[in-house]
Amino acid sequence: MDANASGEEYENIDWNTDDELEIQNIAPSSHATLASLNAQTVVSNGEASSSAGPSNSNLFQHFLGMGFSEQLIAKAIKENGEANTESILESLLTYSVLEVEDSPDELNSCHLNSPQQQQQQQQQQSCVENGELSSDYDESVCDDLSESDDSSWSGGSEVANNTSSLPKHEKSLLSLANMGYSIEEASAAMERCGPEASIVELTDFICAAQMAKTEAVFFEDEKPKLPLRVNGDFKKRKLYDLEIWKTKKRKGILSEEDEGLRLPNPMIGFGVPTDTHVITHRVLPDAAIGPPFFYYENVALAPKGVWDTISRFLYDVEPEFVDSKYFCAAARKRGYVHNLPIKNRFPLLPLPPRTVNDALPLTKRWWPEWDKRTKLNCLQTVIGSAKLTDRIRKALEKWGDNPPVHVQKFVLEQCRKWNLVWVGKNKVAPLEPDEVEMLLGFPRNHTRGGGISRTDRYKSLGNSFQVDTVAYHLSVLKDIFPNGINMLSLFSGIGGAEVALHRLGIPLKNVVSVEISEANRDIVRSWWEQTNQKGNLIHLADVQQLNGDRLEQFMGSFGGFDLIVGGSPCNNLAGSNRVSRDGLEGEHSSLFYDYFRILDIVKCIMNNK
DNA sequence: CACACCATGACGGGCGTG
DNA sequence: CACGCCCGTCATGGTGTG
Repeated sequence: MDANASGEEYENIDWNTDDELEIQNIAPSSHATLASLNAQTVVSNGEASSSAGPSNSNLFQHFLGMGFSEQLIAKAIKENGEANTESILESLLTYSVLEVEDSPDELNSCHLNSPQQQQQQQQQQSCVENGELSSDYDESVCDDLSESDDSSWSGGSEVANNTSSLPKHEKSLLSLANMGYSIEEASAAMERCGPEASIVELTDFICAAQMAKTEAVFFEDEKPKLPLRVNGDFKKRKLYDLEIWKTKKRKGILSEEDEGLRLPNPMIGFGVPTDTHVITHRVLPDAAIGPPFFYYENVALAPKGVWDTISRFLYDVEPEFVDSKYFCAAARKRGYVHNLPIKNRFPLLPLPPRTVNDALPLTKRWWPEWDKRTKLNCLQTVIGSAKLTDRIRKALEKWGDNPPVHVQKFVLEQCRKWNLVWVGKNKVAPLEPDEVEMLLGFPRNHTRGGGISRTDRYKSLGNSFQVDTVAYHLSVLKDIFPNGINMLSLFSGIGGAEVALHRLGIPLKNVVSVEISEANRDIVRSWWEQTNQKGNLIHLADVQQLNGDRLEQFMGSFGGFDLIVGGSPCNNLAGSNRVSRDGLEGEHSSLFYDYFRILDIVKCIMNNK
């Protein structure tokens, strides 16, 4: 019914309407609703105490009298404006349901130790250490969690009525589901704890499992973020989920189908320039529809469940998994979550060479017939050692032109593992930094000089985008923004997105770039100057310091962001990490949540103006 | 000598595929 | 089930600098 709004390929992109806000409030279709509310708090926090009070005190008193808390009322008024009393009430009711569902008493002990709160504590701590009082967002989240206003709201009596006829274990299942746990989690817990386990035991088990897996932060409140507006709807929804789950369980298709997204094979996403079978149509969830456009990237082969979480947070947009081996001579399997149109994409020209032979012609002469590689493996942050290439040379020299199979196998194994190429008779070598630059689509010497060490060059390059791949996805912006764009670039690294847009011929008007590494910032600044950019480049070091106030300042000065790009750290996701592949909650990779946080704030600000 | 910076090499396992 | 892949981390030693 609202397929026009969501599905029709942005044919009439008109995101700057003022009534977006109402639509967003009336038809929340995902967890984004709660998240938006949290972010909303940030935006309004500064004003709520100063401006929201006196001017509309009647309205305030009205809702106070109904038993809602000041905080919620401020939030609701800010979001709906003062005029529309009905939608304010709607929002207040929604908030109340959210909070009731959020913090059932039995779970309190779990909540205290949840990874989410630990993370928040860490964040707050780091804010304090930095001497920056930029933690208003974190505080607001904590407030929302701890300060449940449920004394003013009583709901949930329907459950008893609706479920009284169910068998005991299903009742428990439903209780857990109503607390916000997934049916799958609840079921697993019941299997482990036995049929007689109490709800408290079950929730403890789930919490323990969650912490052990250190997966899915925000787990406790992510399920309540699913469609719900009043208590009854939520219960019905869970009853419905239960039925679906029972059906699946009967059919025995639960374990495979319900867990995780499947990687496409071949990994070409919605299509690549050289493939004729290009998908040009998809339906985005309502909550994902901009502005702004967003583009998020990370490694495709992350631990199980990571992409489900990422996708859920990014408004339920399904990731587009693409291997850059279809764009250049090296593999690079990545997932991209974005709300860009996918029709009429075009590649950067000339198309880069797509075999090692073409990309590195000098290696052709030395490439043995028994090395069948035509593509390189993923370019990583470290390279093979001299000692290894020496061992390989010595191993080969003993055998002349036709080494025995076991030697071939050893050499090939090492070549694949370290991305070695043939540079002389019996000589293999790791790629030079400028070769990596070329393969990734950067200008030659992009990372060279300016004080960066060779080791750090490899590291910066290994952490970067493949420019042609990203440019192909971003190419649709050229027609939409003929006069250029304002971009927020998070975790910019060496500026893959900036380079991609520049090579597409899309003018960069204002770029706010957040990057922790000084060396990388220097690289981007040099590139910016060398390419005679006409726009403004604003550099920040720390995403955690980028709060609602700063964002409002930026957006106020040049009118909002058209695009938010970011590839958050993959350290704790990548397969090469033997030490701390901790998943999305890892020390570095949890910065994904900052991408989401910032995107959501910008989204709120854009939709309120 | 203390210190910062840089290069080097040893270190498996989860997960997807055929 | 065997195989192949993977935006990495850490300790250590060398080198340069004051």
